[in-house]
Amino acid sequence: MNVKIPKTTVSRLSIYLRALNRLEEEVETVSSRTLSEIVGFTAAQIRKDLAYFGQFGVPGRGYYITSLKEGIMRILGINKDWSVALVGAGHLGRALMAYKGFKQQHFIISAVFDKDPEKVGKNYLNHKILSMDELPRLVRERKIKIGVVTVPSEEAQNAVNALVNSGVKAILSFAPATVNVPPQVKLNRVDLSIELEGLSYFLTQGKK
Amino acid sequence: MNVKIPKTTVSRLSIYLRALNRLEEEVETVSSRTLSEIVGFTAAQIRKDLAYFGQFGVPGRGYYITSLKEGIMRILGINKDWSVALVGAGHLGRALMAYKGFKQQHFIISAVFDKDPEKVGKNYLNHKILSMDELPRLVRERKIKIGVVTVPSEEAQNAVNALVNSGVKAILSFAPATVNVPPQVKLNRVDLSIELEGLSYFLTQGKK
DNA sequence: TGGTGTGAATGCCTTCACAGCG
DNA sequence: CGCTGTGAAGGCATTCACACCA
Repeated sequence: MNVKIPKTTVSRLSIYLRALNRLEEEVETVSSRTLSEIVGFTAAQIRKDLAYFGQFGVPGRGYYITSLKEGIMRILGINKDWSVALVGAGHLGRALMAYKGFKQQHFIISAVFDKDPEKVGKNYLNHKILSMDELPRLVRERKIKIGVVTVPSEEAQNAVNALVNSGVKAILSFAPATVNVPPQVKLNRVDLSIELEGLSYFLTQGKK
Repeated sequence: MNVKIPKTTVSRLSIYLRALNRLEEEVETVSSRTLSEIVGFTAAQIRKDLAYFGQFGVPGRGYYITSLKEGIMRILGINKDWSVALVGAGHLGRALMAYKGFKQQHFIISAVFDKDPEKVGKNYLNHKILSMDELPRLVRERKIKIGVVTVPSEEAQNAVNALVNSGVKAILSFAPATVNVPPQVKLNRVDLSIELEGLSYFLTQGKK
């Protein structure tokens, strides 16, 4: 188990998992071929991806969905709940509070923080908004490892700093800004306009 | 100009653009080296990326920010405004309506649709919510090429179909579901829990 | 027979290193 | 001298093709 695993492989595992959740209700096993038609990657790729992590499949039959699902969840580390701290209770933050997909994938928004004194103390979607002063204590007490940042660009670095200083190990940022983190902290960014820019490039340059 | 351009290159262009917007206020030129420190890719990569599209830089000086910015915008196709149709006026949809980054990058939410009769006719954040019945007419009239889907998973395929049938050429979907589009239509997906799953994998498997 | 797991081959992207220009 | 643009080399990731297993 000492081979390097492509990071592209990891990102596909989540997608297989989604498909398996649906398939599980209908059938017991699935072949790499039929799974490939659902998720859109080649069958060879799916087999190779799964083989990195051990022997999941049965020759002649395919993969037993339930056990494959559990295997993937264990690999991804979502076989147990993760507590998440959310910083920024604006529109996007509230959208994430309302987003059902999180809980399904074992991500629990454990605490929500905002800088705005107007918002602190209020309740949005069953989450009480807390002051930034309480962030260090709560992150430590609840052993929160993941932070989600949904503040305006100008505030992004401050929010990230507060999280990192309190011991968070991974951050997902939605701010369209470059932020810096120490090397041992993992930072992922989702930038909504970048997604659209990819589309406009496709439309102007044409398919190729 | 007949070489193939890596799609990874295209996705980085947007990031350069962000950095240039900030830099433009302070300096006139920037070298690939200093830009690399801001965006986090190597200097060689930046030079190679830009070289795919022509001679932007000046040896000994670097890149003139204003003209490089314009060049990238032209390449990405965001030198003019894009009209976008938004389907789904739930929390996430409203977050996108409020998101200032869109307008800055020349994406204008031109029409917002929802299936829920309760919402139709109401105004959210200066956008009047329209019935799905009006979608085909408006998409055609306004020549909308890009659709954004922020409906629940069960409705995602319906929303996508409505957009595709009305002539939309590219779609950005936020629904955590596999949806099908005809091959000439470009589909990008953003899945919020997949982003978090990447982080939990990092935390459980450790750095490598 | 049907379908996995996997070396080997291919293709794509990144990094290196340096010629050449301002 | 500093910095770009770019062939060449190297490193990842995907696809192919087939031995082997239920």
